[in-house]
Amino acid sequence: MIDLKALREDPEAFRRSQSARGEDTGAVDALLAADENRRAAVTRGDGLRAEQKAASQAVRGASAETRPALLTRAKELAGQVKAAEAEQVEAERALRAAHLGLPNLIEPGAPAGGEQDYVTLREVGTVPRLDFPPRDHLELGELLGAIDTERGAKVSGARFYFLTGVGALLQLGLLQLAIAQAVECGFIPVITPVLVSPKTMEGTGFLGAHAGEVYRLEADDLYLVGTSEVPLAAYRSEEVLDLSGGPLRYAGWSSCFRREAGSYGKDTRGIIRVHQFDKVEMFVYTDPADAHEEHLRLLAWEEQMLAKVELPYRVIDVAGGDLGSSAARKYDCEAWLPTQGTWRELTSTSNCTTYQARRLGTRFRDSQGRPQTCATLNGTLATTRWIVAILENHQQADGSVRVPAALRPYLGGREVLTPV
RNA sequence: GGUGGAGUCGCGUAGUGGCCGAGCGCGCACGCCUCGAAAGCGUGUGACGGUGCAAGCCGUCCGUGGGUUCAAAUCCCACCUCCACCGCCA
Repeated sequence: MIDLKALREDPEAFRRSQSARGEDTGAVDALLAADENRRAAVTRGDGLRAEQKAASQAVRGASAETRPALLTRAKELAGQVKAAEAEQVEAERALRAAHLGLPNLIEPGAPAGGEQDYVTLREVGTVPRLDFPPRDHLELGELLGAIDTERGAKVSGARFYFLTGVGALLQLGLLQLAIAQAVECGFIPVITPVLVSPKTMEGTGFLGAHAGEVYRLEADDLYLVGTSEVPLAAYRSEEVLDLSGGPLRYAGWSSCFRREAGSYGKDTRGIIRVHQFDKVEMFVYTDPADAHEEHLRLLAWEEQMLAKVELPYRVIDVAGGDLGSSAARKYDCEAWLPTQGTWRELTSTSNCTTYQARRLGTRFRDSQGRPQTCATLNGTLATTRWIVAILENHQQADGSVRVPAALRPYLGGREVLTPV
């Protein structure tokens, strides 16, 4: 939810933001109207309630003669209060609906436009020039005894897989490397629940645009999370945080579950797009004044991880129309995939400013000791998908794969993975 | 899964329809006292919304949501959470 006070002060900024997202600016005016309407309803209700309170007190102290008349008056007011409260509830419901409908205010500087309108900020590392026909990650994974999608399909269906042998070690090593880096940088490592209540899923906003992506367990009324951002955002909801020592940083390790509805026929080969994968996610609560700087720090930490596994990548500044409703700005790091001749997303970091925290009621005490809504940010530190890029970029002519130095300790010191 | 108990202002508690406009203790803040401190004494102590330049004023909040009543922390209904015991179990 956006800051209503900011909206009242500068509605034009929100209209510009809507345009940059390619969305309807009418939503801004609808929200303003709903806000105005609610304030009027509250003022009416407050007045009536005060009157009714006084009338009730009068009944109590009344003599036998005056009592019946006062009682009648009190009953009358009670009826009016009831009606006013019904109006107020309706006005608040309408405001909330409009409030939830308006996406976050885009950060100045973010590119306008849709999915194709991203701006490439930089390319880092060298795209490997292979003097042999490259094998794709699945072929390599099968040669190495690392990835088994056939049996994944047999056991669970399409888009499931087994990571075996060096594949399992590769994932565990990668994620441990990520956790180690995060801890070194002051993050609190967290293993989160992957099943969450409807309230949590709803509160974090993942039942909005992402609703079709989410697995639901009917019998127990629980949802499987698509990212640990969900439990980590809900983790400190309805709390007033102490941020006097700086941002509160969590690194969540969890399996992630996605239905991938509507992506039939897209990335069906291998483990680029799967129903279940593992991820280490950075999640930060901070003072909104510091959010922009923190966002750049998250991006830097992502790049640091990419450097450790020696992958060539580019950083893109995602355009407004491709942001998702809670992000004010988003940077993706995309690694080069030789067999696809294209860049594929490995990390994504979003600055949600106060949008997500306002909805979840997460606040902090400012320097005056007053509670204020904090800002939240998130960013990917490593995922199963990274294995795809690692295998493809570090492959050699004979089907072996060079292990980046940072991962060697997790693979028994091996410098090269060789076909089994 | 079953049975019983409990959820009150940061913490601990009091409170069984109007004197609760939520008391007391602890903690915390400020002041007095003191060379300084402790102790003691005094004052204050939350969140959200509305209104106001502001001091302030008004309203809401006793796990959550409904209901009864002129009036609800208190009565009724549903739900949630926690604790204990029993059963089952990685």
